[in-house]
Amino acid sequence: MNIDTNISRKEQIFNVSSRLFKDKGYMGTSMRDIAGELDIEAASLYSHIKSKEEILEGICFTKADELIKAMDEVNDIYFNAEEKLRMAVKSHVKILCGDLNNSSVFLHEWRHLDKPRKEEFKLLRNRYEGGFRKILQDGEDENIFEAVDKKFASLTILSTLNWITEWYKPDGPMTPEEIGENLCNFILTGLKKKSSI
Amino acid sequence: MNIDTNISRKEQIFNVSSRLFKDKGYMGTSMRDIAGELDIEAASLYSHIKSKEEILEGICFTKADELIKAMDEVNDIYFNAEEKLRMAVKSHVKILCGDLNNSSVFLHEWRHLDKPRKEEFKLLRNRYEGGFRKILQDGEDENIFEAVDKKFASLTILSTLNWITEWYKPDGPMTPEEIGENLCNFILTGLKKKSSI
DNA sequence: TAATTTGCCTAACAAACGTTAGGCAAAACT
DNA sequence: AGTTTTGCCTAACGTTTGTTAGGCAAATTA
Repeated sequence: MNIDTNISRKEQIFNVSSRLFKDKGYMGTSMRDIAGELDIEAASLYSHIKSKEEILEGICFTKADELIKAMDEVNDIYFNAEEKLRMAVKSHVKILCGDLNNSSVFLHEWRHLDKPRKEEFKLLRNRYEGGFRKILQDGEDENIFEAVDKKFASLTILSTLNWITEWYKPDGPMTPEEIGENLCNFILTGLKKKSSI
Repeated sequence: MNIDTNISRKEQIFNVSSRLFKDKGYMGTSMRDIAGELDIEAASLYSHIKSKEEILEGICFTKADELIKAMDEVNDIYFNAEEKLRMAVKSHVKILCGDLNNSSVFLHEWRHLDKPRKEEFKLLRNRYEGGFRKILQDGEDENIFEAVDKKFASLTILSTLNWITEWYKPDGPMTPEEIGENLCNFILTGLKKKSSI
C-alpha cells in the first residue's frame, strides 16, 4: 500500500517533514502535522528523533554537503572555465530538481536553525558560493569571461538557478537537463566576451 | 528621540512588522514581538489593526500594486522592447532596493495569506509577470530578442532580480541604479541576437 | 523459551499563541 | 464647559506549540 514501506521510519519522517516545510514553512509546520501524515501521534516521533530542529538540521546540512561535494568534483576534474561553469550549473540544477522539497528547505528555511548551527550553515553556503567565484576567476584568467565583480556575479547566477524550485514541476515539459542547458546558455552568452564567440 | 515620531502608530506597526517578518518570517513573528519593538503591550496593537493577517495583507498587496503600477507606466510610454525591458528591470530593482523589508515580505511571506487572499495575490503577481512576458514577445516581434519560451525566460529574469533582497545592503558599494544597470546588461547580452549587436 | 528492544500509545506539561473585554487617563472636539 | 474619542493598560480566554513520562504489545534477540 505505502510505497515508503521499505524505508525506515526516520527516513519517512524526514521525507514528510521536508514536504511540509516546503509547503507551509518550518514555523508553519507542527510536530502534530508531521505525525498526522504518518498516522501516528506527535509524541511517537520522539522514538526516532531528538527534536524538531534535528529534522531541519538534517535536511539543510545534508543538502549543503551534497552540493559542496558536487562542486568539489567539478573543480577536481580539469576542464576549462566554461566547461567548469557548465558542469557546475548543470549539477546544481540536477540536484535541486531531483529533490525539490529538501532543496526548497535548504534554500529558505535554514534561517530557523538555532544560532550556532546557523552560523555553521552560512559558512558551508559561502564555501559553495566560493566554488562559483573561483570558476569565474578562472574564466577571467583564461580570458574567456568578462571581468565582473565575482561576488555580484556568482550571486546573480545562483539566484537564477535557485528560483527553479519555485516553479519546476517534474511532470512539466522540460527535463532538468534541458533546464540546465538553457540556463547555461542564458548565463554564458552574457558572460562570454563577444570576440571569443 | 524616535525618528518615527511624526508618522502614525499604524504606520509604525507596519514598518516594524515588515522588518520582523523579513528577519524571522511571518510565522516566526508574534504579536508580542511586534508590540515589544514599540514598547507597548500586544493587546494594544488591536486599537490600530484588526488582525495579524491584516498586516501581512497590507504589505503584500501594497507592494504588488506598486510594482504593477510601475510596469503599466513602462508599457504605456512607447519605447522599443529593449528600452522597455531596461526600464522594467530598473524600476523593479529600484522598488525592491528602496524598501527591502516590505519587498522581502512581498516575495516570500505571501503564502501565509489565507486562502482567498492568497489566490487574489497570485493573480496580481501573474499579471505583473505578464508584463515581462509581453515585453519579451514585443522584442521577438521586433526581431531583437531571441525566440525563447516566455514563461521560462520571464521567471528566470525575475529570479535574477528578486534575489537582490537577500544580499543587497543600502550601505554597500553599489547603488540600486548601478545594480539595475549591471543586471540589465547581464540579461540583455544573453537575450539579444548576436547579429543585432 | 526468556529477555530485551522497538515503536507506538495516552496523558499531561509549561509555554507561547492570537485575540477579546473592560477600564481609565489624556487628548480632541463641540 | 462638557462630551467624545483615542490609545494605551491589565487580565484573561481558549487553542496550539514542542516535548516528556510512563506504559504496553509486538517484534527481535539470546
